[in-house]
Amino acid sequence: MKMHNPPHPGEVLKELCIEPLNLTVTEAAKALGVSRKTLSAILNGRAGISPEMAIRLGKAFDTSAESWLNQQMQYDLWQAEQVVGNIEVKRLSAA
Amino acid sequence: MKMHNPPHPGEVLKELCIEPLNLTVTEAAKALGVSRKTLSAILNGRAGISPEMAIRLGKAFDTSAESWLNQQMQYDLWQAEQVVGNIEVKRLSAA
DNA sequence: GCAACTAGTAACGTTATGGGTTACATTTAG
DNA sequence: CTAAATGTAACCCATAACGTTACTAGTTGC
Repeated sequence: MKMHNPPHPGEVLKELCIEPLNLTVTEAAKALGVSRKTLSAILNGRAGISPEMAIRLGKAFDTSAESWLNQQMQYDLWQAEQVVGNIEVKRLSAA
Repeated sequence: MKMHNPPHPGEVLKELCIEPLNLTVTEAAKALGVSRKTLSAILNGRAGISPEMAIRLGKAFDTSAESWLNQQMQYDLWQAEQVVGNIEVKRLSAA
């Protein structure tokens, strides 16, 4: 049922990109062209990765923007399901 | 280089779900548990598909919420690239 | 003609979120 | 001690999803 809590993309960013390269948050933020606050918020799970941010990450770390947005999507979806997973919706498929 | 303009998920919703079942916007909105305005905005490309909406669509049409969010992601990413695709970002990958 | 249904949308409000700057407290390196 | 780095609070701005109400148009049936 794929019920595992997806990690926040910020964690992944930190562990797979920032730390391995020994980058400081300040440096990375400058390189990415965003404020230190913005990057910090992402790294600490207090903000999501926007499409624009995904593009920046893709360019900076030579990865695909999609991969970042995909992680964010998985995370957002899981969060939404925790909150609103029980809503009642009428089945329209088998009309 | 995959440079095609992704369709707005609302178009797909309309063509693949609403129209084939001969559903009115009013009916579908009621079944989904959202306002007519909200559905209308999505169908006409003036609003995106939120995680919550993706869950509703998944339940109503017996599809995966991921597929809807994925389409939205592709669309958002393409839009963002059109606007902010030329930003300069320092390469941090080959540190 | 007229009533009923449908659809788009403008106007208004609420809540959430990304992003920016400034400033403060804390920790760590020299 | 001093300087750098980090987290974060306070404040501002813009965008966006969602809701209700209400107006404007089409369409359909009587």
